[in-house]
Amino acid sequence: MPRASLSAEAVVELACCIVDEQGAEALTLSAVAGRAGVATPSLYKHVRNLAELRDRLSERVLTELADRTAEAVLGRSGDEAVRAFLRAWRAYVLEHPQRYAAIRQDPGPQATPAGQRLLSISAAVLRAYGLEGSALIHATRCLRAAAHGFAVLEVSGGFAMDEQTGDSYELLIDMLLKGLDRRVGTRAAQRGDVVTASGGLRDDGGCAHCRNGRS
Amino acid sequence: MPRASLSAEAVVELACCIVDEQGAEALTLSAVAGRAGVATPSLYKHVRNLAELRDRLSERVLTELADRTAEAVLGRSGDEAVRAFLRAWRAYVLEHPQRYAAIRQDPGPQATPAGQRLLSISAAVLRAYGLEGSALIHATRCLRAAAHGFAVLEVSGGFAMDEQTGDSYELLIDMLLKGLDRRVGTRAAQRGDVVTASGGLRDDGGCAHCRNGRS
DNA sequence: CAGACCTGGCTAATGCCATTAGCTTACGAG
DNA sequence: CTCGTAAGCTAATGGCATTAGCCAGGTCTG
Repeated sequence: MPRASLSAEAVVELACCIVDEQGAEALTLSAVAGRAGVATPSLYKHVRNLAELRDRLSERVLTELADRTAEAVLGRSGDEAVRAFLRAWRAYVLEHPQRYAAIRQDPGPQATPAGQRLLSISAAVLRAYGLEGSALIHATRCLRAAAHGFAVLEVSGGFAMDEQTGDSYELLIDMLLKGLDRRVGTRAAQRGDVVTASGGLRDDGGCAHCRNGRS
Repeated sequence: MPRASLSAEAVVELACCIVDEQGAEALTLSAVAGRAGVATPSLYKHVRNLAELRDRLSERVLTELADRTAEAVLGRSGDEAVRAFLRAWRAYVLEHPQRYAAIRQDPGPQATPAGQRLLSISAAVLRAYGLEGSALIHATRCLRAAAHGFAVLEVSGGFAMDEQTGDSYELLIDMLLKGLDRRVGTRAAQRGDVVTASGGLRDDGGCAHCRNGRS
């Protein structure tokens, strides 16, 4: 394999930088090529087209988010795990707002491996509450909707900058926690049921209740 | 004013149809012109450019959403108002998924009149809970984040189609309601404190605590 | 060590789209 | 009837994605 100065990974990396600096709108093959010091058509040797580049970038960002949240919930359970999960989500978004905004919604983010992993982490975090079947699915969706909705609004300037958005987020977290069944959660947490190191449910590596890979 | 076969409103209307049928990506001046039976440059007599067209379309969609939610909460208060507000939000989104997805996030949706109105409606809905100052702002943000986040995920296929998303949404609503201070809410609701006809707070027409027009 | 081969890069070309400039004409006011 | 203006048109420019086909440098084989 000759002259491997560029690769698919490198292209995605450059794309990521562009998005971070200039926003998702600015992600163009020309821009990537320029930054790579290469002619635009050369990129087609590494990615099929712009759409695929966007998808790969999405996947990368989702992976980073999954990593961050997984790390945050390690060794925690119950309310503390939920708090850590949601806080880590927001922290990542605040660190890389443009990157987060560049996540593709079209193919359903949950159809990808990273999306699945994020889903597993949510499910694992909710483990201590003794939720099963559709109850677990519903609760997972609530967590995701809240985290994602807040992230989108905060990143897109939907909130005023001068009011404490952190406090708003804490309130949102509290609301979600109040809505989860605390009695069961406490009991489970007390018997030492913590999140596993993989960040996922130990036995199936994914959400067993997802009929088509999403939830 | 001669030959007024087209107008800014008509252009936005056509844009709206295109978005509904083919998604936000397909919104192009060429497409609008084609549908209007007119040459592309002619559109510049009615809209400044594509960006402005998108902004106008956003505003229109936000207005529709505000109308729908305002109508839904009329005459209700407390938990019932919150439920109606959130259900109306989702109902609108499900009726016009592409349209909702086309809302521009860039200029901060809340910087516009329609965004302000939607904000006022949220605030009015929370009125019965006796929230004031930043507490009201925080609660408003939670409602918006939850509604928007769920909407985005549902519309973008983030949820599996075959599991009851409606039930998930009801759970989310219940969580939010549990998180709002029920004691105050009940008391206020009992003294007949309902949302005003305009859908907004009667005395200021907007969120009095918004320092720069957002919250 | 020499040549084949494959891979990653290049140039040229096409086509779509947004946007600008400047011309033309229908319509309504006077 | 005339004139001004608004609304439409054609032509032209430039950015971008994408495809086709050419070229060279490394690698591997004989």
